[in-house]
Amino acid sequence: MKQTGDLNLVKKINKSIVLHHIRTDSPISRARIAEITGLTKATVSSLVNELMESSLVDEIGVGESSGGRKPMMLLFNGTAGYAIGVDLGVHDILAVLTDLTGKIVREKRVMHDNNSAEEVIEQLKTIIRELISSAPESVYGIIGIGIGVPGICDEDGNLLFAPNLGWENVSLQKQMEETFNIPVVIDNEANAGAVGEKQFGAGKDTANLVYISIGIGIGAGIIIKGELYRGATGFSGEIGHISIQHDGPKCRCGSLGCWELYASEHALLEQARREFGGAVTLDMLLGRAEAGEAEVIALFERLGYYLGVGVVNIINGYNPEFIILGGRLAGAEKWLMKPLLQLLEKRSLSHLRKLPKVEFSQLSDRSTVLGAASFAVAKFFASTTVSVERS
Amino acid sequence: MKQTGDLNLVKKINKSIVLHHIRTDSPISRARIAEITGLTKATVSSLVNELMESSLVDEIGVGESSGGRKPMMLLFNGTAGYAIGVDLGVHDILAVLTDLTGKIVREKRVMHDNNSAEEVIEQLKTIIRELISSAPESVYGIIGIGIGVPGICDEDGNLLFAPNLGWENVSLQKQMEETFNIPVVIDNEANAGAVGEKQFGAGKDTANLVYISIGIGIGAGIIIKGELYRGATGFSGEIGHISIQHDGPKCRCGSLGCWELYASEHALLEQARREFGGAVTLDMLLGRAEAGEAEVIALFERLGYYLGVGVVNIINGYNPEFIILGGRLAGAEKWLMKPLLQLLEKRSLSHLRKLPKVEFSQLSDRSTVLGAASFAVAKFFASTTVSVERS
DNA sequence: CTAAGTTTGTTTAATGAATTTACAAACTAT
DNA sequence: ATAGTTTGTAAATTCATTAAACAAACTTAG
Repeated sequence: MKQTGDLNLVKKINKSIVLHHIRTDSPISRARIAEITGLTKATVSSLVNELMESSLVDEIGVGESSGGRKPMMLLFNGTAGYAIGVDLGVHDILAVLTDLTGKIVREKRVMHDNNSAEEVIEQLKTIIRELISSAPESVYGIIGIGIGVPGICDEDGNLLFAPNLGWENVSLQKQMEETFNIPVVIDNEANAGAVGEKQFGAGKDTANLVYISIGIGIGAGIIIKGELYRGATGFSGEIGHISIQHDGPKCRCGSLGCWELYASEHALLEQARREFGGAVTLDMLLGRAEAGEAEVIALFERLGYYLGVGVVNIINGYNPEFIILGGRLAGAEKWLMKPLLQLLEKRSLSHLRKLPKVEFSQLSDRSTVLGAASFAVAKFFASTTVSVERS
Repeated sequence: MKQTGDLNLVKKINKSIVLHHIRTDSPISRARIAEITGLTKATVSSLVNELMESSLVDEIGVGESSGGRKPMMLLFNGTAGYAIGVDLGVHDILAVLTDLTGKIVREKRVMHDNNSAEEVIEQLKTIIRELISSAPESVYGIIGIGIGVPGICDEDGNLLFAPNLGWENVSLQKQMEETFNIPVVIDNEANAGAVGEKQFGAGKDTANLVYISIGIGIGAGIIIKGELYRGATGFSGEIGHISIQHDGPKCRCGSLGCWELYASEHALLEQARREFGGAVTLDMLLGRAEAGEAEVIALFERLGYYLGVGVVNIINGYNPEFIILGGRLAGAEKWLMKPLLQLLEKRSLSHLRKLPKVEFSQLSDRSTVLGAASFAVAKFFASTTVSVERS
């Protein structure tokens, strides 16, 4: 049941620590690693040599002396393998090929009309096959696939429920692993987005952040002490169903007055339809707002207000340092930000704690793919240099 | 920064695992421990002997044979030391002396009128002194003090903000450690209550639970995968400030329509005052409800409804298996339970997941003291047999 | 330019916790 | 009584880290 301790475990821990420093602080010397980790120079030397044998680390040449022998600088070899990250959206699929550092080397997007799960999964497999065949030669090849999905997943990579896709109980991980024969990770798109922002976006220097994905529904990924926080079972995607009005309109989830009914793309379009009539799309509304139509701008500003209401709840419930807003609606930043910030300022106990930073994503629509790819990379490293569970 | 691996770490991990099994599955033999942990019999033998030398484990005599030599059964020695657990309430202090298994051996309660923090802390010290001097002789003596407080704490045991006490920035841990010269742990009373319920109450067999403390305010302690979940910084005590009506009345926290304004003891008393006039106390209302006064019962039922609204939010936000309601208002279970359950049934996506169990605490008002004492015990064991941080 | 001191990284021996193997003691079953 | 099982200990082995010593490479002061 529990992980017992032995010499093997010790080595895995230390190897993982050494690799971590080479990944994040490179270029770095053996001596410096020994200094910051507290391991002896001999131990670091031995572990680094093993990492070099497995092609994960390279010597890049000597560095500047600090008064003695020049250090040999080490670099993480990001091109020892490649990962695939996928954002499985409601209307499209965005997939990228990244190296082990998360750098995007190929990118593909296709639309899908979501006739059936089978068809979409076929499209998904096709796009992944194309990326795999376009990957550069490398020691480890394609080390894994990460997929962010708009719904709730379990720990075995089953997509339990994706209301906006209309899918239920799809064994996505299993299907993909059988097809490609490499490790596959499935997670909620907001969780993936949060990790993407933490690793590559605005959240790089923040240990506690919440990523809110405002799309057709609302989802949130929560990073606490640098790690993705998952509720008991696939928490995320549910935060949209925190009620902001206990006697409000009925939601399909059974509850009343859910946040999602006020602050999602779906809510926006519904409202626009009611007010203006006819067919409405987000792109249309963005265009009309851009053209200066006051009624449309007012619509976005109301959305900003409702976004703020939920954000205040999240601040009170999770106390993050940083809130990053992403997803399709992030494109409306221009009109959403002001009412949102106004509400935050008005409704928070400012003398007690400083207000968290609130920003829109810098990664445009790539938070999720990057996070998904980094799931795959993390799984790959976990299989070589394993981290310890608590005892 | 990070915990590196060495032989010492290995031993601590394994010793901690062995002790854990003796604590939870005793009486148990060395051979059985080896079997379930995967450690060799020799290793287990050696670790058990060390644990016996440190008086934490006893041999209790031979057990039943399973076809060979009879096993020597081991027992955790719960009386090797004693811990103190305190529930620092708004109007009273409840303190207990427990053994290392959490069994209460002494209990004391005093009222306080909260004139000043200094006075209350003096009372607190007096009651602890009395418990200490009444403790039985033991190998380790008093191993620590755990205190649950109605407010937000930081990691250094400072009570940052306790609105209902009117305290701010009290260095409680430091003061107590200087006075008693033993380790002291401070945490929110709802966190302590959650741990108490998990270890000794209704939550023993549940890995994911939320304990909601309904008192003058509302707090919640969240256990995920068997462990207390803390937000970025002292999350708990804040859950009462999740808004259930985005345009509701103003709360002292700055936000509008906070849950606490609808579902706390304070809210109940306010409402009763508005409806009946004059001075009102909870005990009075309980008495009148017990006597069958319809208007008072209706008041409690409304409170039950509002409790349910927040509980649905918690279910949507954390997806727990089990919700335990405790705190002072738990005494009104009789009238709260029905409207609460009705609301839950109506407002949850039942076809998708099974509704979590919802129960009132079985520990009456001892959840917090027991949890607080178990914090102290946990700290004691962490200092001898340490658990590993992730790498 | 030389000598002294510093820094880097490797080598060698020691440490110690777990494992492997062997074994004695205690017990059951036939 | 004999064979087989289970429990727990003992001795030898393994292996990753540490500690200490050292060689190589470099800087700096005079």
